[in-house]
Amino acid sequence: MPKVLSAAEIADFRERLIDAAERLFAEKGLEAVSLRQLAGELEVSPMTPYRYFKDKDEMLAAVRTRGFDRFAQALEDAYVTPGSAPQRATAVADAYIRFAFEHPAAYGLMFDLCDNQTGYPDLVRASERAEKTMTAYIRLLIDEGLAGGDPILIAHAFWAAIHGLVMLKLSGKLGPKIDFDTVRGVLFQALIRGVRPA
Amino acid sequence: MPKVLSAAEIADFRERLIDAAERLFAEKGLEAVSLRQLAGELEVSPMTPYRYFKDKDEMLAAVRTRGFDRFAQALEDAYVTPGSAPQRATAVADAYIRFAFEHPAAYGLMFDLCDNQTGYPDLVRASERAEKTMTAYIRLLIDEGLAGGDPILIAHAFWAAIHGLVMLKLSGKLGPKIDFDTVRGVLFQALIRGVRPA
DNA sequence: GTTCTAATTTTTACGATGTAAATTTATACT
DNA sequence: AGTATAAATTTACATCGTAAAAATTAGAAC
Repeated sequence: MPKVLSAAEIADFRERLIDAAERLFAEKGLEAVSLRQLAGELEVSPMTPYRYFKDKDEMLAAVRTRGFDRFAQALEDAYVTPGSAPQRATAVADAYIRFAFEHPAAYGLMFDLCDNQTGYPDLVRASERAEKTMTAYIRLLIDEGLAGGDPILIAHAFWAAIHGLVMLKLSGKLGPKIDFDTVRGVLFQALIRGVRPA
Repeated sequence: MPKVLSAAEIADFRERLIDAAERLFAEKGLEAVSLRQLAGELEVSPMTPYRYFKDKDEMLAAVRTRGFDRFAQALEDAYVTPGSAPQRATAVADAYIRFAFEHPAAYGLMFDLCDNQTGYPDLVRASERAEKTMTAYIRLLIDEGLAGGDPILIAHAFWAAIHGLVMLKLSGKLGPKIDFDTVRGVLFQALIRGVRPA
């Protein structure tokens, strides 16, 4: 009987390929990454990746999944920061923005259009994991009496605001005249004021 | 001496090619559109477009430019709607969102990452035209005493919020459980309250 | 009206990509 | 050792962006 790849070997190869993909994405952008190049990075023949990923879409889904898990971890680490509710909420929002700017390629991959995340349950799990903390930190504010309303709705409102601001910055739409942190201050100030119970 | 293309002929060909590109983008997505296919749509040989566009990037810039001009027109039409300042501001925001959902491909092309808009002055002009109305409708609110602060900063805060919400919806991140208009209501309510002078 | 000339268009060509199919290689069991 | 067969590689094909060569064509000059 022939050699059979163990689950560990398969997982290991996939990890190494995703490593290379992350590296190439960060360096040269999404467009510049091909399965053939990734095979080259692993010093393996061009078609070998197809034994470990059904197609490019599945490989991209794996990269996105890892991105979401890293992102979720960053948010969770910020969430358990000791301090008051507003301090912890600020820490989570800061972590969100810091992640986006430290890993713009990963953030873009995770949140750009062209989704196709249906059919990749692990991607869905990772993405929901990240959303969980984004709702939890809003609940802190509500529990403290600093916000009133449906935590899920408010969380999505905050998410939209942060996401939009980050995307505008990442796509260069803010220009050089508009300071990110200043807009951010105005936006958050308004949202926090606007969400306070009457 | 040989035939020489008139400016009108060049403009006409470019228009027709951009028409086809818009149509194909809307139908089959960004990935599925190639200069060769567009040539096919115009019943012309595959390389002919290169006489009218330096390369694919320049063609994409032209499509984005038209998108921004249409978008700006939609905002301007809403802006001149008769009514109170809040009514007109609402009309502009509505027009923004309606455009994004009626032309998701165009919106994505305009606002997704992968910009390269440097070097395409007409694109910059069209994009600035759209931004102008987005600031103007905020000024209406300020003049009415409904908002206080720097109009440019506030406009960018509103822009980020709308853009983020639209992008979350377009990329399927809101899921089926979260109603767009409900989140939108919460977000706008909070922003408008939060931006009111003390 | 024929011929010439240069702009326009088409054809051809090259490297790269995603991926399917055929082929080769290597290993575990008899 | 020999063989079945999973894994890996090689080959192949359609498509892409685009450069270069070849063919076409429309007006100027005669």
